[in-house]
Amino acid sequence: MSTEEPSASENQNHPQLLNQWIEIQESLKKQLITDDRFSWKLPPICKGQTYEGAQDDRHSDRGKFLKYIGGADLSFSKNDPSIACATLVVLDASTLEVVHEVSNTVELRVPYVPGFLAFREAPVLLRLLKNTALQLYPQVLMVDGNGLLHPRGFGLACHLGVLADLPTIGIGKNLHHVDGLTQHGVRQLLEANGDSCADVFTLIGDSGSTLGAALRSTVGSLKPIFISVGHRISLASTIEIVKLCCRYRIPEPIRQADIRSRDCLRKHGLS
DNA sequence: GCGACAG
DNA sequence: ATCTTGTCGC
Repeated sequence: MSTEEPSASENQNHPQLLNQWIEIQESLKKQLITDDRFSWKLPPICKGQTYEGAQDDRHSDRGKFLKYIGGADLSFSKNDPSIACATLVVLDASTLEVVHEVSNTVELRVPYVPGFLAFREAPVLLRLLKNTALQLYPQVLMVDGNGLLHPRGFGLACHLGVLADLPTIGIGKNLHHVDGLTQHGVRQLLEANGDSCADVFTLIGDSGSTLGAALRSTVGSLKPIFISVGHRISLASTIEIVKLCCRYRIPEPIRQADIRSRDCLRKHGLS
């Protein structure tokens, strides 16, 4: 992470660098935790009801219930793919209202390479976390990218979670084909169970390992989102939290970060 | 060789 | 990620 930043053209012809990146991923992966490792509790099963708890916590350790859910996303200039605005939002878990926002315009010198998104996006997101007051610091962070659902089981959500030592959840709008999983395969799996099917399906790769879940986040949406464990959280908790946040197909923390990072680009005359 | 490839 | 208009519907 502290090494020189290559240009896109350098990178494409330097498999050497990809090997270094792979080594970093495999090294960081040793610190990965894939079960619940946090002090707060998920809100009671809510079927349109509100819940008590996690009231004013300014003078406590907010140890009771989950209250602050973070979301992170980047939007890019249409002209210059290296110019972006990164946004971190924090939502109140019970109201889904944004209680905190930080945005930064940045120039990214690392290109997007499938399977290595973290090397492009993680540094700026870490900076945003660092600029967030502890009183509003997210207890769990949703990231626009995958976690375990990744060629080496260490996507952006894992990468960010380990570096920030924070529970993270990976949210993919499209499936990254991994371990035999294909969009068509998932579509057929969803269709196979017809209308009365569950809205969430565990994704198990050819190797037999559980990589994440496909979730129809809204009743009307045929297209699922793909969620996976990032760090310090189980898949069951991941699914529960994502469901709490789904007013629309895209979970509210990610959606708000997306909207606001776009606004940030406009404000700065980019876009 | 060909297709696939998170954001 | 971004390029793009209208359009159908609540």
